[in-house]
Amino acid sequence: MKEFIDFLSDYGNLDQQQIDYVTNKATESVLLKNEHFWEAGKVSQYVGFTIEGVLRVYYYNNKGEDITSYFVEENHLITDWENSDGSFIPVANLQAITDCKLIVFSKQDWKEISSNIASWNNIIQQVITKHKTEKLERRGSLVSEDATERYLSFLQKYPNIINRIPLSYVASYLGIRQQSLSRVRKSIR
Amino acid sequence: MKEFIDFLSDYGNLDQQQIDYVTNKATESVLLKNEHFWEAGKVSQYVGFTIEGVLRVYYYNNKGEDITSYFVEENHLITDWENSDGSFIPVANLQAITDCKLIVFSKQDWKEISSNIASWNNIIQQVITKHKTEKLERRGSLVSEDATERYLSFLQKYPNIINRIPLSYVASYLGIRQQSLSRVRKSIR
DNA sequence: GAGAACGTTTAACATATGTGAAAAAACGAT
DNA sequence: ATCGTTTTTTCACATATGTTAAACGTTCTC
Repeated sequence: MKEFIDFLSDYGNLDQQQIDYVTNKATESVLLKNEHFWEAGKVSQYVGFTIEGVLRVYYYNNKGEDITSYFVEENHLITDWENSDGSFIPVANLQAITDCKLIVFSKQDWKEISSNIASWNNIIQQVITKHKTEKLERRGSLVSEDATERYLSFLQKYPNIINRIPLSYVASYLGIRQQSLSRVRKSIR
Repeated sequence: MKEFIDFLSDYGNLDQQQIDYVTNKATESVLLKNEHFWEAGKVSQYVGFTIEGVLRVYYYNNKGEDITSYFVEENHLITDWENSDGSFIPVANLQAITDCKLIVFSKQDWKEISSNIASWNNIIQQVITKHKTEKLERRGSLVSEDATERYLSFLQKYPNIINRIPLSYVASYLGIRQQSLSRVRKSIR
């Protein structure tokens, strides 16, 4: 739990009583490789925080291809958020790529926390905004780069995961074929 | 001003006194084609809201190419926000593509508003989150699509601007050359 | 430790997009 | 209307990436 409390303290202050209260609602939990934290179209029942492991967000495009759109690393809040149409149903899947250790809250407990701690919504809002900003910065430049540049950007922006996840997911994230990624990697060595 | 007040009312309620107060701080202003609302590296002095016209966000990549990363349409709040490194200095430029009619607030007045209207920060935070969500949805899929698919996505996601802006900006936004965009458009007719 | 399943690389060829230059079309000012 | 400017299209050729198939490597399971 310490990881999560430390994480929150970057965004707002909680006193000891509040920390105990939040800690009490939290469950430490494991998500095994390939298991899903949530699936597209299904209302999600939990809010999570990653302590260990890597996850990916993916969806199926209109050709039925599995497209990875983000990676989720350690120390990251996992919560659904409002889509631009106002709904809260996830449009993509969230799946563990490696075995993961998570802190999990039921939606009900989460709501209870937010009604009992006045600053909670504000803190979480800040976290979400920051996560979105990071996503935009990571993904934004890819489209105007060629395959080599995309891979190098990836290495810079996700420096800690290249050796822990299958390259097929990386290729998909970069919008190129795995064979092209292989070519790029060869040319760089 | 009505446009802006209507826009805000989607995110929170303001009473007549608050509306009058905000209206008082606002200036209606014009930004001519090719003029900048802000430039990369320079702290911005204003917050704006678009009533008429189209703007673009662009930056120069490491080859010196001018890359358009977003278009800004009518009824859109224009404000700098915290970068993921905590700074507030814009990393990109914001330029009018057509003559624009804007509502403008000085940063100082904007701060005053936010300290006098309790719900203000929350409202603006919601607006920013929504704008970011839209950006992610618009930009997200491009990288895994080919040139034709990118152009068709663009037409869907920005249905109102294709006839008002140079195609060179569209091509840059899509991550393809203008000649390729021309090919795509020909093949679609 | 053998076999299966999974992940990665390589190759030959097909296709899409980039490049550079020029023509054509649209737009603006006089 | 006309000229000059900007924008868009077209073309021939170069290059990058996709496609299909196979080989190679690694990890997991029994």
